[in-house]
Amino acid sequence: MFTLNPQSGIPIYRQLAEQVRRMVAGGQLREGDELPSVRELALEHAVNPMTISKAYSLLEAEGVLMRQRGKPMQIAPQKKQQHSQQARLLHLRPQLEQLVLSARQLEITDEQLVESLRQLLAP
Amino acid sequence: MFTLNPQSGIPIYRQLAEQVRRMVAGGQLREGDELPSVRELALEHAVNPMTISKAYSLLEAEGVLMRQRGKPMQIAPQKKQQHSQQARLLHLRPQLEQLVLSARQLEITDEQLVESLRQLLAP
Amino acid sequence: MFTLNPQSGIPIYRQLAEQVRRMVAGGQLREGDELPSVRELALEHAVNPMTISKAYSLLEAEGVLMRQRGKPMQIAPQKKQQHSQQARLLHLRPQLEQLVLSARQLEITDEQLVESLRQLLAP
Amino acid sequence: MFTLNPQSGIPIYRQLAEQVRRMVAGGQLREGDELPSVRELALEHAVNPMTISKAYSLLEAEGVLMRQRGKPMQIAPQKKQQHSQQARLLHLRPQLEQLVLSARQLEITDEQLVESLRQLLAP
DNA sequence: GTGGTCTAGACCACA
DNA sequence: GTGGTCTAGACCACA
Repeated sequence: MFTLNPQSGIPIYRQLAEQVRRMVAGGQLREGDELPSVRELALEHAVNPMTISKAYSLLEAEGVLMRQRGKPMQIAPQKKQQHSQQARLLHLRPQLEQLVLSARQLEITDEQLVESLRQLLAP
Repeated sequence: MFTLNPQSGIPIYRQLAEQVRRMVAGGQLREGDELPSVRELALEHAVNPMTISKAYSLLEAEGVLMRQRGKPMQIAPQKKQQHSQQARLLHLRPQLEQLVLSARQLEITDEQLVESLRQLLAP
Repeated sequence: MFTLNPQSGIPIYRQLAEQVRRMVAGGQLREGDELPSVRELALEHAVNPMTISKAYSLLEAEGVLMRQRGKPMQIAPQKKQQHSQQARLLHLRPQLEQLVLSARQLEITDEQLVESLRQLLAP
Repeated sequence: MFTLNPQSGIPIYRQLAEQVRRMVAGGQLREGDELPSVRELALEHAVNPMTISKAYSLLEAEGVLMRQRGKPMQIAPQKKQQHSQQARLLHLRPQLEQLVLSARQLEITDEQLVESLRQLLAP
């Protein structure tokens, strides 16, 4: 369900939080949907439970998640327009910009870049 | 010359190191080229000199940079094939994969993704 | 456990790193053994934690130490032949050569030199 | 005449100064003897003249060298007892102690250590 | 001018 | 508890 990479330099709790945000924005996670328990996720990704817990707390503070005593974390009701295509594309912007910067530093042409993306999507 | 983002979660010295690596792989920085001095970069990016220094040391340990006493850091001679297009595209892979993952979590279609990239590149 | 001398002109972090290397080569530190924490060593030698940390990072980059999040630094598995007597004597060579050079500049005879070493070792 | 090693971590000017001190203590350099010029030494060891100059100034401040306008640096008159065997052996002490420490960290036995020294002296 | 070392101290990520 | 990152600032070695 989630992809966590301890090598990337980005704190794990941030990676997790960002992925939840994206799946909410994308509509894959909707109001009322339940998330895996802290322990479950921790086990699955061989990570300390406190790390998962920190991500959940962060998302709760942001209003993305709701906590109910004794129940799994749930997706909170989202503000309107959250799921509009525009909103979702906006989410992707920083990564796209970062990608373009990288490509230019690598002297990869725009065509090559688009082509590489295409190939990765292909199969 | 470099783009450093203190918010990104990735340590600044790692961001800098990665960008130097890319510009070397891309051929924008070549053997013998001198990098800005530690102090210069530190001032420019409002960052502590030691942070820059740490990136330089890392790159020296990797063999990307050479140090000559009292002189600015220089690009070291690179191994062959370093600049081949394949090598450069390989550099971009992790970011591309990360982008695709994000897009899928956002339920952005492949066409929309390619289209977004196109628009960003456009003019 | 370690002897650090701030006056010697050799950077403290390098002194520490070299002593760890030696104790690994000598077999006093073995795969899996844990090193004192950064803070502990820093306190003990009245030195800044970052100085210790720098030595540890250097040794990790060399493959002498392993890092596990939240845990003390551990000795990494060493390449074979690392502990052979020959390997260990090789480690000592530069110091022996330096000693002989010094003795000759001091016009100390070879017999006197060996005798001095003997006396220091005696009891 | 001198052996300078830029890799050793010990500042070059300190290495040079220490070697002059030893040759004075050992009697190879005596009152009135002239040292090579700053330029000469700098050229010979591919080192910046200021580095040599710094060593000479240090030794002058210590009273080991004398400077006379327009003349090469000379060895200054030394205090008595400077050349006694005891004084010369005392000079060697720190290095001997350092060597023994290293040997013990390498788990090299006392016999092996003495034997290694012997072999190095042999030819 | 260049980079290197070290300190004192704050705050972070993770177990 | 562990190590990592970063800052502000002093001083050193060398060109």
